[in-house]
Amino acid sequence: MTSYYQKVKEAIEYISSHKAEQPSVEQIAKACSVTVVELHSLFKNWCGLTPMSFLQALTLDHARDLLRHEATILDAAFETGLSSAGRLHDLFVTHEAMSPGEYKNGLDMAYGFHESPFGEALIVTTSRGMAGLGFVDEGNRAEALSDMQRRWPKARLVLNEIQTKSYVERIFNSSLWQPHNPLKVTLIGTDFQVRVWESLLKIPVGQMSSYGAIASHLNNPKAVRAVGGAVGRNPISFVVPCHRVLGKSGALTGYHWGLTRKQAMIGWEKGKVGG
DNA sequence: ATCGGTATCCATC
DNA sequence: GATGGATACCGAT
Repeated sequence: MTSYYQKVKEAIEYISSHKAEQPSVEQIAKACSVTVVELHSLFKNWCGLTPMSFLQALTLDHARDLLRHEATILDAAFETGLSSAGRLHDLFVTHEAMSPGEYKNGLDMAYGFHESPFGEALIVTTSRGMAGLGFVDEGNRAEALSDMQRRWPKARLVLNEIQTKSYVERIFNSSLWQPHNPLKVTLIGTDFQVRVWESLLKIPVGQMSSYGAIASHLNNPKAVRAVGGAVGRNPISFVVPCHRVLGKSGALTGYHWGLTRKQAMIGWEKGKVGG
């Protein structure tokens, strides 16, 4: 499940830059210099979908479909009693918030790099749980690391891949998503940011929400753009599923680690949820 | 379907 | 009190 991402990325990039021409599987395969059979098995192995149904997960139509009942999504999650310590996520995340004041003296954090279905991942943990998950692009680990350091300037980051390794498998292997032994996460941010990130944890896998719906959910329907800002500053990619937030039209709008990766996550999850 | 301009308004610094 | 968006909307192509 690891090194497939390079080819997947190529395919997604080809699809998005040629979407006007509705490319066929043959064309996509050719553009990625693989055979149709190879492309097929690549996608099957990576996310469980055929290239065609993966492609379908990336269309505006599909996004709009999922957004149709977005208003109920967050509230439904709330009603099922997921509001506090219980299941907040498909990954069974429990979280703890830490305000900027609480880490003013800095915090010891461990970091490590590990393969993931979306390229090489950077994991950052504290003794109280995982605090960050980012991605390496073009093999530039230093940049990925300083992106994290910039978020918590006073944190003392120490390489410790033994500590971070255990997280990776659990996070990206959906068959290990079990309620016992939940994944512990530390949300470090302002009060508003933490409330936004908590809302993100309520969006079920394979579902989508929009900036507006989250603002309304927080009883602050006009804070749409403020929500956008907070979503964009989410330090724990994938686990806090900011990739499930789209514009009201279904457009992707943005992603800190690149729109291609956002598309990859959406398609991958469609495979996991059985689309 | 896309593109560009603009109204709006909240959290941050 | 200034700033700046991972917005939303509208009108033109």
